[in-house]
Amino acid sequence: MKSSTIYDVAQAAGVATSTVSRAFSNPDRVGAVTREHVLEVARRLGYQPNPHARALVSRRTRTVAMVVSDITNPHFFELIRGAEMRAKASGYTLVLVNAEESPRIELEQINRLTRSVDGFLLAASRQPEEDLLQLAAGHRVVVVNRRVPGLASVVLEHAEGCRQMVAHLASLGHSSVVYLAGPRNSWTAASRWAAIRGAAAELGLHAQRMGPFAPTVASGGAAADAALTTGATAAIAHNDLLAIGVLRRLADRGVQVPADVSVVGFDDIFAADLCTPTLTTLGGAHADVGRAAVEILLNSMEHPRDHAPELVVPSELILRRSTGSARTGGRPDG
Amino acid sequence: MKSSTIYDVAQAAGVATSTVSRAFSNPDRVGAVTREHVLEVARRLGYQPNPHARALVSRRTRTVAMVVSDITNPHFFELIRGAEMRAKASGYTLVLVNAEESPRIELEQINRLTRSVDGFLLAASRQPEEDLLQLAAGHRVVVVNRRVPGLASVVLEHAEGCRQMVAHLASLGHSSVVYLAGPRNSWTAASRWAAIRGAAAELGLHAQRMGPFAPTVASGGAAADAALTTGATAAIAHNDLLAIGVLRRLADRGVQVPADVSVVGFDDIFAADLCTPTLTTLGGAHADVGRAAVEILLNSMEHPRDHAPELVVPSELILRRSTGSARTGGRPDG
DNA sequence: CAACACGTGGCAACCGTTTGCCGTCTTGAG
DNA sequence: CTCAAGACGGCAAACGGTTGCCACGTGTTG
Repeated sequence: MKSSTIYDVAQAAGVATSTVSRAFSNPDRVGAVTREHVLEVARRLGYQPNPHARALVSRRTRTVAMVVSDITNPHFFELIRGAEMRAKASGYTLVLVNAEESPRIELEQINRLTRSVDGFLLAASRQPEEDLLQLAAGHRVVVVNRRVPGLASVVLEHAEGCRQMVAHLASLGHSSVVYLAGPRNSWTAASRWAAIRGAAAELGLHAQRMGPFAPTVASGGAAADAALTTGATAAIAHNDLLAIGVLRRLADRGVQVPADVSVVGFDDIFAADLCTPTLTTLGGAHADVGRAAVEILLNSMEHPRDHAPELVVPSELILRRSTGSARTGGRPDG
Repeated sequence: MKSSTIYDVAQAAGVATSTVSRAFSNPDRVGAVTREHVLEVARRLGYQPNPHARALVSRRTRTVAMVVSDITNPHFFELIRGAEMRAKASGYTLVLVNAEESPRIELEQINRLTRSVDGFLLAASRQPEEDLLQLAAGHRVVVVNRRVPGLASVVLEHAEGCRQMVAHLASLGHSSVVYLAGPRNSWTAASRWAAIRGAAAELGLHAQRMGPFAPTVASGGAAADAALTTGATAAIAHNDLLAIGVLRRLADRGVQVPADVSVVGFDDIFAADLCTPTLTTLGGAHADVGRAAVEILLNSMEHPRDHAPELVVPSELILRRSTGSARTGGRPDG
C-alpha cells in the first residue's frame, strides 16, 4: 500500500516534480495540455498529496481548531455542526477541542495545536481578555459568543434578546426578576446581566442577580432555591441546562411553573421543547454562528490586513409554557 | 513570532540537531545530563516540535479521526466526549468528521484524511461490510457500535439488553410488540431486530418490524402511525430520537402512553429523562465506548500483530414512565 | 531584423524532523 | 595492559512537497 508521490507522477508523466506540484497547487502556472496530462497520470497512479509535506513548506494546514468550553453542553452541538460543515465545504478539517471549563486546559491545548492548525475558533472562551489578545497576536483567532475589542468575533445577539425577554415578563405582570448567573469568567454571563438589568430599569422592574452557578442541570437545584429566597416571580437562568435543573427542583418543592414562578433560559437546546413545562428561551441559529465563524477565519487567511469583523447573528425569543402571568397561573400569550 | 526549531536549540545548547531530536522523542538514547541541558535550553527558547516535519518522516501523526454517521444525534455526544478525553490523555488529537448519514461522504472524508491521521474510529458506519474490510486493509480502523468479523470493534451490548426489554414488556402483559426500525444499512438496526425477534419468540410474544425510519424526531410521526396500524401494544423505537417523535405523534393523536401503548427507545440520551412521559430506554456508558475505542486504536499501533479485539460494553435497561401494563394504564414496576 | 516580453518547464534549495550508521570515549573483563 | 562491548554524540540522508530563479522558445514591437 505504498502510496505514490509527486516523484512517481513526474516520472510517469515525463515532467519535473515542480510541474506536478504546480498542476495541483497552482494550475494556472502550467500549460493546459501539460496540466491535463499530469492530472490524468496522477489519477491513474492514485496519487494524493501528502498534507504534511505540503504544510511543512507552505505553512498552511487546511485545518482549523474549535475549542469549546464544555463539549458536553448540547448548546454547542449546533455550533459545532455548522462549523464542521462550513469547514468541510472549503476542504478544511475541523479539530475539536474540549476545554473542560478550564482556562488552563484550554491554553494547553491551544499551544499543543499551534503548529498543526491554521487558526482557532474559541467558543465561550474562559480566558481573561488580555490572554486572548496575546493569543491573537500569535495566531489567527475568531472568538465565538464573546466579544473582545480588536478581535474578530461572532456572537448570537443577546442584548436586544434580553430586552425582549424582560419585556415579555413585564407584560405578564412580573415586577421582580432574578438572573441566575453563569460562571464568573463567562463573558455572556456578564453581558446578559448587564442587558437584563438595563431593560429592567427601563421597564420599571426590580432585577437582581444570584450565583454564579455552573451551567449544568445539576446546579439547577441550588439555583432554584436561591431564586425562591429572592421572592422574585420570574427567574432567568443563564442557560437551558440550568433552567431545566431549576424546573426540576421547583417541581420537587411543589412550586408551580408558571403559576407561582416563571422560568426562562438561553440557547433553545433540543431538550427545551421536551421538558415539563416546555421552556421559554432565547434561541437563534447557532449553526449559522459556527458557519460564520469559520468563514471569517478562512477569509482572514486570504486578506490578513482586513479589519477584524464583529458579526452578530440575530436571536429569537421562543415563548413556551414555562412563562405565564405573575402569580395567577395564566398561559403565555404567544 | 518566528518559532524556534530544533536547529536553534542545537546551536544554543552546543549539540547536534540529532541530539535535540532524541532528547524529545527517544530520551533513553542520550545521556541524562545532556538531555536535561537540552530540554532546559529548549524550554528557554520556547521550542515546540513541528508536528508536520515529525509526521513527514516518522509517519505518525498523533491524530485520530472519529467519523460519526450524524453529528447532530445527541447519542454521539457522550461517545465523542469519551473518545476526545482518552485521545487527549495520550497526547493525541481527535478530528471529528460528520458523515451526514451518507456512505459517500463518509468515504470521501476518510480518503481525504488518510495521510493526516493514524487511524479511524468509525461510529455507526453505514458502509457495506466488504468496503469496511477493504478500508481496514489500508488503514488502522476500529468500528464502533457495529461488529465486523476480523475488525477491531467496540459495541454497546444490546442482544441481552433487547432480551431484557422484551421481558420487561412481557411481564407487563404485552403480547405483541413492533420494532420501528432504523436505517436500512444500519448494523444496529439489523442486530436489534434479530435480538428482539429472538427474545419475543422465546417468550411467546408476537413481534413485527416496520420501517425503515430515519433516526430522527421528525420521522417519529410516520413511525407512530405505522405502529398503530399493527395493533401492537408496545413499540420499540430504533433510538430515543425516534421514540420521542413517536411520543409526540401519539400525544397529538390522543393515544395515551403508556395506558394505550408503551414506547421504548435506545441510547438513553439526555432528553429521554425530560420528555413526557419520560422514556424507558436501553442505555449504557457511551463515554466508555468512545474511550475504549480510542484505547484499542492506540494499542493496535504499538502491537500491530495482535488479534483485533471485539469489546462489548454492558448496557442497562432504564425503566421510566413510557412503559406500563398492556392496555390498563398501569405504572412501570421499576 | 534586433530587442524584448511572455508563457512554460526545469533545477535545486528549503521546510523541520527522524534515524541509520559511524566514530570516539568509557568501562570492565580476562 | 589489552581488547571487546557498550554508551553517547554527530553526520547526513531521507520524508514529500513548494517555490524562487533561470533558460528556452515564440510572438510582438519598433
